[in-house]
Amino acid sequence: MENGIKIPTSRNGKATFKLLVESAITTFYKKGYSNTVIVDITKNAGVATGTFYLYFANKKSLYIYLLEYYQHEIRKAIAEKTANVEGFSKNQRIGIKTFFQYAIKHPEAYNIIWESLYIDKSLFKKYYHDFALRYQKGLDASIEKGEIKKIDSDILAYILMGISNFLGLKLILKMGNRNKLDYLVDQAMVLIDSCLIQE
Amino acid sequence: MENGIKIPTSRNGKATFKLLVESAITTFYKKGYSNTVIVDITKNAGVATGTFYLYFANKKSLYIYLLEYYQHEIRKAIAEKTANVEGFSKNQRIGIKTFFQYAIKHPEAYNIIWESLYIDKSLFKKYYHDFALRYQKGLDASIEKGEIKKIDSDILAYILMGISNFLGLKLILKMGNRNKLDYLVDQAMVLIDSCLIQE
DNA sequence: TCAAAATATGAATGACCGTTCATAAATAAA
DNA sequence: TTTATTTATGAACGGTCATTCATATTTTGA
Repeated sequence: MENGIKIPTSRNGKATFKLLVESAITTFYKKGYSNTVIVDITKNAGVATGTFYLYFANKKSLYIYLLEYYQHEIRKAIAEKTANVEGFSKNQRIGIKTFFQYAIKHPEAYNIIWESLYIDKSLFKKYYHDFALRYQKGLDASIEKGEIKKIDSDILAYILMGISNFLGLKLILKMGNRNKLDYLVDQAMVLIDSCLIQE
Repeated sequence: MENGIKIPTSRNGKATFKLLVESAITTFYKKGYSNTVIVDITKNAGVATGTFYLYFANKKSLYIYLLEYYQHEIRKAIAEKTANVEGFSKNQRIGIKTFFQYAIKHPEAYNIIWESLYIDKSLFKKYYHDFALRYQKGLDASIEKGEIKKIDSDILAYILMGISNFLGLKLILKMGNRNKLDYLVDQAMVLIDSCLIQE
């Protein structure tokens, strides 16, 4: 409510809410946030225009809802897959691979997340700052254990995010050659291991 | 003309053209491409609305002009600074440092370049694909000379672009701690050298 | 069973904006 | 000097879109 979102209580309301969210995801992906108009979302969802305002104060509220949704989903996917994995290298490998898999399955996620830079720069900063802090925690633990060399983990977090994000982009936009998921993961890990692993 | 741009011939025309371009840069940076309307650009440039259409077919033509302008400027800056530098490591260091310096001096460049993803995805692909191809050439030469290890230079180009871009972003958006230019360059080079240099 | 709350509709309002165009001033060419 | 070209103006047109609201239906809870 204060955040511009009204969560429905009834079964029908929940179904309509979900239709609107899913419609927004596909429309934002196809036309971009700015070129998407409210009727695009409602028409595609099969509801009347006014219904939109039952659940969302405006387009930006819905956008922020989506951004938080993807943040949560991506973290969950990586956390689940790496939960029982031991060691820095294997952890990184599974983490990066999961990130790539998520990007391939949800290519709209990239668009929606990066678009925050143009909707509200503070949302972009917050998204990657939060991600970096979590990454950093894991890195510090690995440094503590002596698994990897002692390197500024703040900077290292951004370096690793940069690698994953640009390779992920190359993968889903098919830029350059050799865009096989496993091959990209292997190549990235060869590099990461060779500069970080403490022998 | 065919590209939606009419280059003026007279001194006055050239001055007006420049005013419009500079106004567009600051307005796009402040409000984003989509939220910028033509009168924002003309008013800020101090000319009448119709004057815009003397030089640009529409907003997108002007945007593409800016994107090509920055592409050219950034390449030129890096090419000039690395022209007489010998060896992979020093070359990388100067290249990355020049990129950071450019980003600090022209923080609007990031916004304008990345926004292409939402204006016309093919522009974004082309921008980074071209950049990657140039990077790759240099990397292949270094591999040939035996300066660095034999690694897929297509992938390595995207990895290095990812590192520069995310650290550059951290730098200009002041995310995390320790955002001193030289410190970031040093840290990035410690990593890059340690995984690539052929001893 | 019945009043209150939640959900749904879509026409109407009012604001905004891209683009055109008739007109005119300045500059260049002859 | 005279004519053609370039440059400049800003009101006006036509279209789009966010948001509201009167009305109606469905669901919930007592």
